[in-house]
Amino acid sequence: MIRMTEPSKITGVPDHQPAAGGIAARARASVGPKYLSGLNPEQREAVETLDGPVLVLAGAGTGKTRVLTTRIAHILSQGRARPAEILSVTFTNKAAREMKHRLGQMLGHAVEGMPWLGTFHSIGGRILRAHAELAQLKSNFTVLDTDDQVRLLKQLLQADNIDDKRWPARMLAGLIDGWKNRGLTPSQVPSGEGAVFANGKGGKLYASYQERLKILNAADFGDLLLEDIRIFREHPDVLRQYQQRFKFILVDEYQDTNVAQYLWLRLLSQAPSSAPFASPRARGETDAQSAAGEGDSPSTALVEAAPHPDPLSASEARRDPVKDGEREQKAPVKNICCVGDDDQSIYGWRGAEVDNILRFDHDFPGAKVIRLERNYRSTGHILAAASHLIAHNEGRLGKTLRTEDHDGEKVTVTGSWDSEEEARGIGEEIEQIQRKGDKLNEIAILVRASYQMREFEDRFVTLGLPYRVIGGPRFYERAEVRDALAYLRVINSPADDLAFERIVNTPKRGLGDATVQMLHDHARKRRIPLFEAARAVVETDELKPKARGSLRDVVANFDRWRAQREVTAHTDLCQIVLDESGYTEMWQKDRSADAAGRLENLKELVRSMEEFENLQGFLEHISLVMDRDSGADEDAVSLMTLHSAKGLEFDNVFLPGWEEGLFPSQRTLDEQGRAGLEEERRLGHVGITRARRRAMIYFATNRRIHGTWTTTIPSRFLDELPAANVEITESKGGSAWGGTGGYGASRFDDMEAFGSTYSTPGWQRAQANRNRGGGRTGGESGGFEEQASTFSSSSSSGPDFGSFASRRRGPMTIEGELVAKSTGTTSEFSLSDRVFHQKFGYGHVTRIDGNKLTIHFDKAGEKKVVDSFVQRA
DNA sequence: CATCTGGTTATTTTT
DNA sequence: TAACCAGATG
Repeated sequence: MIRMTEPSKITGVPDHQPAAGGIAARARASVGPKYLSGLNPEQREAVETLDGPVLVLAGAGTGKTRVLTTRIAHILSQGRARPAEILSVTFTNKAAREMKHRLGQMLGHAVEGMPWLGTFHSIGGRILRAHAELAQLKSNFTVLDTDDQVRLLKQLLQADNIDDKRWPARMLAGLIDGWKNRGLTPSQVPSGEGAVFANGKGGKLYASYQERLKILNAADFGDLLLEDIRIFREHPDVLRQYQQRFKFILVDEYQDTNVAQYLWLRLLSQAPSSAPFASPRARGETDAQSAAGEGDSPSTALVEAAPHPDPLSASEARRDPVKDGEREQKAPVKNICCVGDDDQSIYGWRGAEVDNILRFDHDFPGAKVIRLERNYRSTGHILAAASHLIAHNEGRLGKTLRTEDHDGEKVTVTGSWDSEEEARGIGEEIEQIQRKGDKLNEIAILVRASYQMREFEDRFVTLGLPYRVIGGPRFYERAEVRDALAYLRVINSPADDLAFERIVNTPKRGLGDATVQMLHDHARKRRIPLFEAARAVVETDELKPKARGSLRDVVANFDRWRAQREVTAHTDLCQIVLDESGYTEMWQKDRSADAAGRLENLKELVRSMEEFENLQGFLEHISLVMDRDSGADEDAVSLMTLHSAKGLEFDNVFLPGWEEGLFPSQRTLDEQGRAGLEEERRLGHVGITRARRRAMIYFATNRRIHGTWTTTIPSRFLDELPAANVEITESKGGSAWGGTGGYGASRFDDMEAFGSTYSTPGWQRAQANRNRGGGRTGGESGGFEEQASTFSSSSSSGPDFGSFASRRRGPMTIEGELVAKSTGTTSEFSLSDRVFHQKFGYGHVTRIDGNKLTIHFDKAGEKKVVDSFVQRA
């Protein structure tokens, strides 16, 4: 029940209710709300501590989302705020959806009354639309994604005669993104940093990029927050309006926030009664270095008073003058609750500031820090292994995860000769799990880099094992979706030059670079959008008849579609546009492997439009909320990167590729040094803690990198695992198709050949195990967690190689979409049959071996495939 | 204007 | 190795 009590008494400064208040609240709570029952004491405290800033350090699997949603339910049922007075932000749409869903379940009714529950960007965008004119935009501005961004920058570089080979637009986009992440407008970029691009032109380009955005009536993702911040600073009245509205603020995954998000939150979380916020400081030239070293005294004092002596991120944080300046503002803060886990901060490379969470109690004075350390997910061994690994990090707040679950199985570490054997071994292990009756949905393979996936995909295709790739290109990033959207954008806003340019010649209509260049000249001369330029040019004879005719058709088409817009439902309009423009036809005629999928995506796009009122509404939200919840209905193994595994859990988790250079990634080590190493370690921690029952780590001695076989050494992280909770197993899958009889012939034998050159503890451990708990190879790094001799060697019973054909085959999915359904029929193929495979395209059968076909694909070459995955072409 | 070819370059990803 | 892009060619 939501009572609409006037929550007048809480608008003030933090008042941590002493015992009496707490008990009263508890007494009230124990009567009605059943949502509080079942919470452990820490969770309950996190839910019930409503006043003042609260940081909830929620370790993996400790019920973070539950606390967040219960807290909202609690606020509502206590009558402390109405739904529209609660701001709760997440990073991903998925997380936002999940919260809405669970809140709906908890409150027993839909959560339509929570208008301010969403991602940073969608809420930032919403605020920006409401005050667009203060940012020189119209409220119907377009949100540009990375692709548009880069194309726009490319144009700017060309206009400035900058060699975009030496200074790629992508790089500039990255820089600008970084600046925006740090809350820096063009004038605030430290001059030294702006100069690194194109011999000093970086800063200027950023400025002209922003100008172009205004002309195009567009904003990029960064602007959705940065422009808010600027508006808040320049218009205290606007800021106060939001400060007054939001009685409570909740933030999910706080460890992932960047500086801009921090500033945004900080501004909104100040009590509205506080003095108007300082107008933008004239600190344009303040340099990072000066702030770090000899900045103004408050800043320095603040830095030195930092509660956690964190050598890693300290320098990072201090280099940012705006941030430090902001941190000085110690205005009263209202009720903000941030939930996060510093041990799961894995997006530093994307601008996330671990420091935000490490310094929370400093930024929000009087903050209450609550640790959730009881893990409800994993077994004892898994938790111990993960905890032990992460304990090697220095820059952390420190938590001790505990579980009341039994120890379960030890985490296994398996060495393989090469990555192919690794894939085979994992494939066999999966089949064994499957035979035991476990669901494939409860199995995940988590890799460090996406190129590792290929080997598994190939293996699963041959085995006929259904799998699903999670992550990868987002739906709205796909070329066909973006093309379709571009058509709609041009209809909606004729001034959208980027969209127009994208589709003038898609499908091919003989309007190439020359024509487009001409239109550009025209447009610039007359200061009109490209579309209008096209309309004008068609009337002249500047173009060759062929191009002129095509262009005239394009203009006429758009005019017609715009007219139809008034009388046609937007979904129908989209279908009409796709058909009449020849776009659908273009893909229908395309014979490549993914054409069918693209057409499917277009259908999906039209379907997804139904959720919106009209074209305008659809376009406003599409770039912000368009993601696809991977249809997880089918039982399939999940294949994804460690990064995209965050927040998920599985009974069985495979962690292949634990080798130096790959994991931890050499590049991260080179670029970020020790901070990078710690982030990689957190990644390992995230990986292990995804497992409920079994975590299985693998490393290979040889791996193909950029096409060449490279010998690798086991990851240092292996050495950081606690011996008592880990078991080294022998590699399985030493043979597969060949069926050499000797299954599991350990290839550690082969490793010995390389042995003498390696002395890392991890390798030593592997060696030690191989020698049956015996002799430890001496090495310079010995003594580092060296307990190898306590390891037990196990030889689990071997996989049954004979059961191939009896293996059940299910539908296979790629990127969450169904790739192929088992035909169910006894499809018989003959030699040289022309066939089609969803992943490999067209080809012909060259060999038949039961239900296993060898097919020579036109593009992909020779592959072995199970017959149900191909169809007659 | 479209297609072909060779040179280049290789994380992690959300919005 | 393979995928992508820019410039040269047809």
